[in-house]
Amino acid sequence: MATTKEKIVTLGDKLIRDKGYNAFSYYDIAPALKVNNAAIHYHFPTKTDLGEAVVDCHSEKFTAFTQSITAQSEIEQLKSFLELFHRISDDNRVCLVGALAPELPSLNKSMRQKLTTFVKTTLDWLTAILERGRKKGDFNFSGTARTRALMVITNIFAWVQISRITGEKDFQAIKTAILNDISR
Amino acid sequence: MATTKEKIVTLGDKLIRDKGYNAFSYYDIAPALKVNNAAIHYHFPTKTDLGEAVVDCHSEKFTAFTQSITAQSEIEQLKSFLELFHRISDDNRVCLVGALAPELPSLNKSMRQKLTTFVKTTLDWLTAILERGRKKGDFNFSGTARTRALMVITNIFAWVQISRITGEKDFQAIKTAILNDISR
DNA sequence: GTCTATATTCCGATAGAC
DNA sequence: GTCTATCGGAATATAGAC
Repeated sequence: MATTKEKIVTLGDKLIRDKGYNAFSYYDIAPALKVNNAAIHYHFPTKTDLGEAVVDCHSEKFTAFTQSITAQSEIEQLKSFLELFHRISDDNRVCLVGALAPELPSLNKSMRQKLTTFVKTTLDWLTAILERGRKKGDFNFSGTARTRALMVITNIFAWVQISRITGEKDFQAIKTAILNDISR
Repeated sequence: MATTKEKIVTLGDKLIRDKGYNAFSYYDIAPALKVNNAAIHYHFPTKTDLGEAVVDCHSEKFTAFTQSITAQSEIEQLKSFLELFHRISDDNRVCLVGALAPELPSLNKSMRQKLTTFVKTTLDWLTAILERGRKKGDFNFSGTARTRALMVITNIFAWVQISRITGEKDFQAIKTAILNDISR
């Protein structure tokens, strides 16, 4: 059973990834959770506090995610990572970084810092996966693993945003192309 | 000499791509252009009217851009296209679609429709460039031209967002990788 | 076409009772 | 920890003079 505080973070996350940080308000949360506006302020005194909690939540979930799949091969780990975005796209939302990056100058310093750490953690993890997979001969690509990690992540990252506009839902074609690009 | 109306659109565009549609207000524009808040409402009665004008402006500029480079080879046209995003990244902003997609549900129907048309126009143009270049033997990639256009556009599209967070400004590595991926 | 002044709505936030 | 009630500020928008 989730606590009210946890429910607020979960819903706040959904709202941010649905219409953005600046577009949602406490009045989107209160009726949905059947609590009062003031109750949300009890748990998160300022909107920024809630925003930071949402980013923290993603950091924790990502760590749990990567640890849960360490036994998989590099190819399987990459596929599992791509699946995360598949689910985001099915939800008709965008990823947290994609939601916040365009609003960056309107966010406070602490939120920006947490976001930066989260992005770096994600990129480092993906870079390491690609590097290890290449050493084993499972992946084959030119250039640095870092650049390739950026290529892969930008593909799925932007896909969820663009598919939202075009209405196109064929994630499979992108996934196949991504995997094909690193297995020449 | 630009009219006040044109200046408002230009600044509105910059503001949207700096901090998002919902984060900017008419009070960001009035002092900067040394006109009154009410003057902006004279030209654009509602904020949505301004938003639509910004999207229209991008559509017109994109058409002018593609027509200005029809004499170039497909490779050169692609490079010119990538340069557009290079400039956006140097400005520390994001592209219009990247700014609006995460806020989509908070935008009115007319703005969403204009945005959809703009995205489809861009994708169709890039798809055609890749298809023609492949027929001539200048490009070499597997899969459909459409999917490849999506791969290219997502690479630069998301790069400008991510580089904003990481502070990384090495656009060259991405450009090289993009061109390399379609010239095997 | 731009101004002053103001209406109105919404949102983030707080005080104080239970 | 949640409630009622409310403050204060910001943002969209309008009325009417120049």
